[in-house]
Amino acid sequence: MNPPIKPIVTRFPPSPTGYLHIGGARTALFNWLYARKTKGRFVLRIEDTDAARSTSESVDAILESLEWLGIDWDDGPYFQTRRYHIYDEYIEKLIESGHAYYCSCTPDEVDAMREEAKAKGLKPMYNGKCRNLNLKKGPDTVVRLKTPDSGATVVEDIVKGDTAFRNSEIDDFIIRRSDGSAMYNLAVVIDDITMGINTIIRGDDHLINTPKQMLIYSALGADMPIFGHVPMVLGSDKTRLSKRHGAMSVGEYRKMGFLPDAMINYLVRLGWSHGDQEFFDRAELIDVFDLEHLGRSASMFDTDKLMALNSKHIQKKTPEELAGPLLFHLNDLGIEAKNDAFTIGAIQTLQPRSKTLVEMAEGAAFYYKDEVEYDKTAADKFLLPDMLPVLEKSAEMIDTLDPYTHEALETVFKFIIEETGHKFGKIAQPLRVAVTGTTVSPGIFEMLLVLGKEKTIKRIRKAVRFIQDKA
RNA sequence: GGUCCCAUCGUCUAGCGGUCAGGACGCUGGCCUCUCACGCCGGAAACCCGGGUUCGAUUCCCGGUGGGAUCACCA
Repeated sequence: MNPPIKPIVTRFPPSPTGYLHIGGARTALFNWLYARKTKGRFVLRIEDTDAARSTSESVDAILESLEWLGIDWDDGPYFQTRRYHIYDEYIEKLIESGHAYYCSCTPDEVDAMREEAKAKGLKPMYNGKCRNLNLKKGPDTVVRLKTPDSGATVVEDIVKGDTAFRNSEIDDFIIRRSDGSAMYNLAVVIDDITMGINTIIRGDDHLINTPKQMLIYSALGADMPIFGHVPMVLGSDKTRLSKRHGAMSVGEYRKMGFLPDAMINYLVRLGWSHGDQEFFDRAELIDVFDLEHLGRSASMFDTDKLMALNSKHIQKKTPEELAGPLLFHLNDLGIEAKNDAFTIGAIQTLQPRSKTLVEMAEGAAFYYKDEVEYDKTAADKFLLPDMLPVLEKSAEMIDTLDPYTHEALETVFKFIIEETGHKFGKIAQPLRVAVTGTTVSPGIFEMLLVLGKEKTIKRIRKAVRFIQDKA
């Protein structure tokens, strides 16, 4: 008889002390992907026990970023500050069972112990003074876990392998402060136990306190979860990612015009691999993600590669999928655009040449402007008197087109080329400047088509007047 | 400093004893071309060092070096 297979339950536990940053997003992603892949559950828990640094604005920002990334949770968000009574319950159990004890040493006394140990060349630790005093709860007592002083605790880490820590290195750490609130290690373990978390993937900055947490699991007789510690994401100077490395919150990347799918694709490849494959869409990722191919070494965040991936994702999307996000960025440029056929057409012409949505919005701006503004250098170079016949003739001929199609436009310019003797290469740039104001844009025909007959003629005629006025 | 982790092109990585060490980004030569891109073809570019183990090490073991993390009544 096969035992029932337990569903995988993972979690993401950010502390709301700032925005969701790249590293956090990546661990959230790993946990989420693994839960989705195994048809398990993904729990969101807010670790807000640090009253001084936690803010509700941060909570909102983190939730918003997760939603934007499309990382959804099945359970939560739970808030640790609302669970103190649960921690108390377990702390009492620990005291009753002799695994924890009250300690009346003051912070100053403990500092002195550390200094003393350091002076002797030992690791600064609490010396266990109150360990066997059997103290009762007092006004300023903390609760400490009675940790074994011999043997070793080994973390069977699925990414780092077995890692052993001597128990003599671990002192009787505090699990409840003198103000009665639970400490981090205790709260985390109790939460993970009570929420049924059985798979913990987190940054390897947590590897070192994992043995402490394991000691709590043991003292409680609870099942040990599976641990996997993924390496940190570093900045370009190979130090831990921080403000000075430029943008690090996922909100900023959204503003810079990145697609959530590209973000996810990039993040997952930073420390995980699937052979040589670089491009993944969401469904595919869920399908092929695994824990076996998580990397063991730290990696640097590379915006160029993110950019390249973003441009590929932009190309793979349908214009309809891009319209909503693009409108957001057009709006940032002060352009009022609608999700209509005109915008869809504009997107189609810009899709292959935009690395970000910001670029796309900037490139699309000319479509929406009432008046074309000429770039000085472009106008000086291309809006010249010898182009007057070409521009006048094209405006005149386009005016007669019905229907206004790609083929019709081609015919017009084929005629003008023959008539004037100019090569298309000679007239394309002046035309482009007339219509967009700049020398860079989508292909002439597709662009004129999207712009529409009326606007096209109007802009060409404006260029004609511009050249005449200049002369 | 103690403890722990890590080490393949500049960067992200594949590799799981025998490979011309593969891919991607970036860089670069060319093609395509109405601009910019896309796309296509080509190039330069890596196994940190020293010992072992082995017929044979990028791969396994040890040491060194380098980088990172962590040492709270923070999380």
